[in-house]
Amino acid sequence: MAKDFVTRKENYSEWYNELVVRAGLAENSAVRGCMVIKPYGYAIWEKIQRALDDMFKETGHQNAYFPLFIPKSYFEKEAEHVEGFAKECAIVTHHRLKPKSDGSIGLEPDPEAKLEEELIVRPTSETIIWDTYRGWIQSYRDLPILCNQWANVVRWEMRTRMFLRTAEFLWQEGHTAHATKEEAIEETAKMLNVYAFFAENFMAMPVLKGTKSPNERFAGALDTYCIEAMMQDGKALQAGTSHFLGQNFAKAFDVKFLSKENKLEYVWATSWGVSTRLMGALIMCHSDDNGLVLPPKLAPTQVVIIPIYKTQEQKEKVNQEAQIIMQELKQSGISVQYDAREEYKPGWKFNEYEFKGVPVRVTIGARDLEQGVVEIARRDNLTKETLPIEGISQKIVKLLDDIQDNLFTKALSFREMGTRKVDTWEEFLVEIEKGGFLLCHWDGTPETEEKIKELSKATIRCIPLDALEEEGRCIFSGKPSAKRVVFARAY
RNA sequence: CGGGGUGUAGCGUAGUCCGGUUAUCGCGCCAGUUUUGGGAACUGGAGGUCGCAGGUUCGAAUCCUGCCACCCCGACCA
Repeated sequence: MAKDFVTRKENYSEWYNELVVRAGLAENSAVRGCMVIKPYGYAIWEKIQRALDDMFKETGHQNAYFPLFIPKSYFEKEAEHVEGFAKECAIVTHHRLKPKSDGSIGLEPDPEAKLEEELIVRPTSETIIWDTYRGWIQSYRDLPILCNQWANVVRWEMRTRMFLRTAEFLWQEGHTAHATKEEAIEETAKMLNVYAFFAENFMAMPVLKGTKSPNERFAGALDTYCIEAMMQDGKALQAGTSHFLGQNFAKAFDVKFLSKENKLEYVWATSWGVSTRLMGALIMCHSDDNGLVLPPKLAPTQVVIIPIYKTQEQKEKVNQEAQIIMQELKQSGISVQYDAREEYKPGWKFNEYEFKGVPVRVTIGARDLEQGVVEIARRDNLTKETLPIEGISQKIVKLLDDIQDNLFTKALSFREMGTRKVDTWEEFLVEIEKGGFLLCHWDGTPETEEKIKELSKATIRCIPLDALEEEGRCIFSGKPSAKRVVFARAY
């Protein structure tokens, strides 16, 4: 175990906080609720961005950028949307500071510079985007519009945790406009699938695809689709959402188009997003009591090479061999780092890279070279083996794939073990304490979900898209239900 | 916004009840020597408005008053 590092079992949330800081991912900033994402953490985010952005382009989307500030009046136009976000908005009221009027040291807003209309720092961009789209759309020929933006947003949260919930966070938000309801729904589903594919194939994190219950739906959406993952403490984490917005925003912002039949109709909308919260998901899905564990596809450094030598002559030989292996790996598209620093001992480096979650470590020692071998250690299961240098780069390429697969398999079996059917309320109250996902019948009413939340702190994470039709009775009310939904405590 | 807690070096802390030399210890940092196959050892060194502002006192990290910040627990949430 890493030195002075709390275990998951001892205190899961402390383990998480410590890990984020000690692995160099992020730290708290001077501003309450806001974090500094450090270079190592940001490098992971950049890999996430790159992979997703490629997929967005692949599915026909283009990036654009909309303003950080939203006029308050825009915000007021969609009733449910206001209702959902008003409580957590940062507001800009002035555009100038002046020395304090009482003569004391410091600055205060200049009353002369009060804004005519106050500006909201975007908590999400639907309103300004739909106000803009109105000008872009006249006929069906202007549709669909498939835009995405990478941006920061602000939601003034009461309680924050690094990556999982911060007052400011980074994300992407896709906003699309369509001529028909069917096409918009298809887009919503398509992007949900992109998210699910990314989560499973890049993050090695299995996710459930489903829709949200009315209580958990995005403010202003007709339907919210989501991917839900299970963390190692058994809690659920919403990792991405895709919303079918119907014509709500088109109506609020008067966005109409002339159809082929020459009829004026409201445009159909979707929006979808994932945020730096994915970083939290990634951390909590795979990491262990020795620190971070990263899937090879998102690790900034996939392979680290550590030299061991005593004499100057040995050092040169080891360096030489390391350069060759490094070149081979680079040619195979592997990101590799050679840590030849002399101020740290090899043992220290082993622990350091282990804590940072580097998937594969190659140790090249003077003794190894005499036998033409190197030591390969994998982070996911902490095993080591000694392999011939001959053909080592191909072996490592293969090993990285194995690690990626193993992480997914491990996470999947963890989730499966933590998922069970529950049919009575008594059993529910006992089982929910143990964590994990509970598959239960629900009568479909917000009142029942609300009551269950109040009594157990569990919510409906999603109504799985692939839920089987099955006659049953609601776990709480006993009323008839046609399928099981997923209950869990959530982040 | 309620309830609880904490502010002493980059980090973690002792000292605070009961005021009194130069504010303790560990990690980290700097220099040097020996080391290097799982977090090296020794020697020397640098680093402090004791959260802020007042007050009591010959004397305040310590006592009093006010303020500020942060953390934890609840209500809200991607």
